[in-house]
Amino acid sequence: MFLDSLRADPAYNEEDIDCYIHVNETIQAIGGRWKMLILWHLQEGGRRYNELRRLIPGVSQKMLTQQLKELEQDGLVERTVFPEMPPRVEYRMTDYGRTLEPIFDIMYEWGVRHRARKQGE
Amino acid sequence: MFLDSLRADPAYNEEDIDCYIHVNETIQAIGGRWKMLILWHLQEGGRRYNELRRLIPGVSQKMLTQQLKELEQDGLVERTVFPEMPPRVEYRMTDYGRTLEPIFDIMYEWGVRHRARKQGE
DNA sequence: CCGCATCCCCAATGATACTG
DNA sequence: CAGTATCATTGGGGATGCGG
Repeated sequence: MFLDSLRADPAYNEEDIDCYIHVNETIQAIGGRWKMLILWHLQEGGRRYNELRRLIPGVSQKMLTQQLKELEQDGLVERTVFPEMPPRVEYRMTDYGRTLEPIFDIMYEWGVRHRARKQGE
Repeated sequence: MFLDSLRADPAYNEEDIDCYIHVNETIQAIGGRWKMLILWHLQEGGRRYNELRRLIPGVSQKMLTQQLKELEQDGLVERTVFPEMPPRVEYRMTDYGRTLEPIFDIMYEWGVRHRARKQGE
C-alpha cells in the first residue's frame, strides 16, 4: 500500500515518519466512514446485524459487512454466529476494542472545541 | 455533506451520534492522506513549500497545496509570504495546531501496540 | 436473517503543463 | 520559487440481485 511506496523511495527517512506510521495505523483502524458509528453502538453491548443497520441509517449492507469485517480482523469487534433458524449473528466489542476509549474521549473533546471555533469565525 | 443526510433521516437519533460528529470532526482535520506528515515536519519550525515537497516524497504539488490550504483554514498551520524575489513562503504550526499534540501522542502509543499485535498474529 | 457477487459512478488523487 | 489549470485515473462506496 501507500507506506510501502514511501519505504521504496530512497529519499524516505525512516525516523522522520515513524510517528506518521503509527498514528496512521490508528487512523486506519477507526477512520473508516462507519467504524466509529458501529463502535459507538456496540459500547453498550451486543448487537445483531440488522439491528446495526437500523441504528445506522444510510449505511449499505455492503459497507456494514465490510467495515465489521475489518473491525473483526483488527480484533476490535467479536462476531458470534448462533446456529439457529433463522440465523442470528451478534457483534460485540472486545476488551481490546475498549482500549480505544481514551482516544475517543480526547478526540471528542478536541472535536467539540474545533467545531465551536469554526462556528465562531 | 454526509452528516446532513443523517440528520434528514427520521430514524436518526441526535444523541446517539453526537460522539461520532465530534470525533469525526477531529478525523477530518488530521485524517487527510498527507496532513500528519506535514504537521510532523512542521513541529520543529517553519518550512518552505519546496522544502516540504522534498521532505515528503510522493506528494504531488496539487495535494501539498491543497492539504496545506485545509490545514490553514482549520487554523492549524500559518502561511507567511515574504515579498522577495524569488518569492519565499513559509509554513509553520500555530499554537492551536499544537493542541493536537496529546492526540498524536495517544494515537501514536495505540498505533505502536496495535502494530505489534498484528505482527504477533 | 445475514450476507456475498456484480456492476456502476463519482470524488479524491495523480500526472502534466503552464504562470506570476 | 511557489504555485494554478487541466485532464486522466482509480478505488471507495452505492444499487441491485442471488444464495445458505
